[in-house]
Amino acid sequence: MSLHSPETGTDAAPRRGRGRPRKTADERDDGNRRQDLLRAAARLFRSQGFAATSTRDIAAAAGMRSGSPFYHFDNKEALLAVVMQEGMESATARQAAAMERSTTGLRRGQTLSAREALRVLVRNHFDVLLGPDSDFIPVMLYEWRSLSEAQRIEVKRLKDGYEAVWVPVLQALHASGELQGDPALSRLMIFGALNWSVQWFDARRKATLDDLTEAALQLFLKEAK
Amino acid sequence: MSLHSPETGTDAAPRRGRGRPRKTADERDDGNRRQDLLRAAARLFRSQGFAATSTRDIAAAAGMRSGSPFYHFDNKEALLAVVMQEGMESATARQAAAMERSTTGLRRGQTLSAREALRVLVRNHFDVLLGPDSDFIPVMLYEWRSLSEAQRIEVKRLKDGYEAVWVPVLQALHASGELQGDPALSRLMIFGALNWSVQWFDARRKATLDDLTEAALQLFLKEAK
DNA sequence: CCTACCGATCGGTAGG
DNA sequence: CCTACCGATCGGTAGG
Repeated sequence: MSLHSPETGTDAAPRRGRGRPRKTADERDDGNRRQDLLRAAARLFRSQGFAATSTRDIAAAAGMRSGSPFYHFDNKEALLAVVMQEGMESATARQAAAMERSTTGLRRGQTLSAREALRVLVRNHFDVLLGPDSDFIPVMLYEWRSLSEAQRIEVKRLKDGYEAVWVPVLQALHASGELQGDPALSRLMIFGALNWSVQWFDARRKATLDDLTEAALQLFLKEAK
Repeated sequence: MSLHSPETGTDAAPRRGRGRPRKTADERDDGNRRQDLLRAAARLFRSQGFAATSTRDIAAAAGMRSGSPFYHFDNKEALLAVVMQEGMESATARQAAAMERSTTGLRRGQTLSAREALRVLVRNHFDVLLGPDSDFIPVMLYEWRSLSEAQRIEVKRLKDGYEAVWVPVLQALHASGELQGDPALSRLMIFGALNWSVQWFDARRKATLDDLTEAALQLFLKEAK
């Protein structure tokens, strides 16, 4: 919802006289105008794609004029890179918190089984992909090619950190026979199965994120031997 | 590889005198100039995305001048839609042929097990996604949102036809206990696992499409009860 | 299928 | 952060 009427024709519409309405106190700076831009960019990049989204669209969605995003970001690509970086940092923090919660809930001496650990990771991943405020990670997944080479390296580093938590869990499941086949290929296919949900999941339908988690575990895991 | 030097500045460069070189006999019409455009478009849409690919890029890749694609297609969107439609028709035909081959190879009275049928479908799907001439289907998978509503309906119809072959196979595997959990969710996740390979598969690495097929079956299937 | 072109839009900037 | 603007590029077309 833009606060302004759309800019018609060139954005140098005369509009003399009393001019645009002043912004009220709580929409002025606050230091979070940059965050507003990032959220608007994430939403538009997700729904329309990076190349199909103009910086004017983003500005309007954040209640700014067409040139203003460039006060906060060097260029359009930098906006994309920051969306991905903040998304990955937030996702990694949420993942760590979810694992932490599950571990501290255990009785002394007890450890989280690999199966339960995978459930926590999968459930959190669905939340990151499909829950509230979930535009950032889908953008990272589906706009990879729009990054410059240097940006790709940085985002890949964050992505590797996120996935690293999964590796020992999948190895333990492989060792127990609950997961079969090459664990590296398994990991890629599991992420594929989960990440693809961005394409088809509809929150208005009946399936919940818990349902998806259960279906995923049933699909991937064998009984322990 | 364009036959022409790039058009510099406006595409109304003077270039008087002897003009551009005549095209030799075997690059002239043939009736397959349209196919050249489709192949070029599929390749560029896959690697750069629809919105980031200009109709000039496509024309150049097919050895044409900037206005010529519009002799063959009404507009850029129509090009995308035809890429997807031809891709789906070809994939469905190849899938039917693969199933046919596997069935006729059997001795009289024998039937293809559901497990073997799934192997054939998965292996063919990897070929469609990652084999030679495999640009069309990835474009369909990842440029869905660039279609108009009417085009989406038509492409969805073709996609449903392709997926319909999988449904009884997955149901049989569910009935035998080899596949667990809701078969509809299983199908979506299996396609996700396979389709995601477009993002990471590198033909120069060691894993073959047979390896991927084997890994997929090991990941999804339990032992028959 | 090419030539020559148009109107619209886009990313980005200087100066305030 | 806005105003006013620029050069480049884009999809598409008329006429041959």
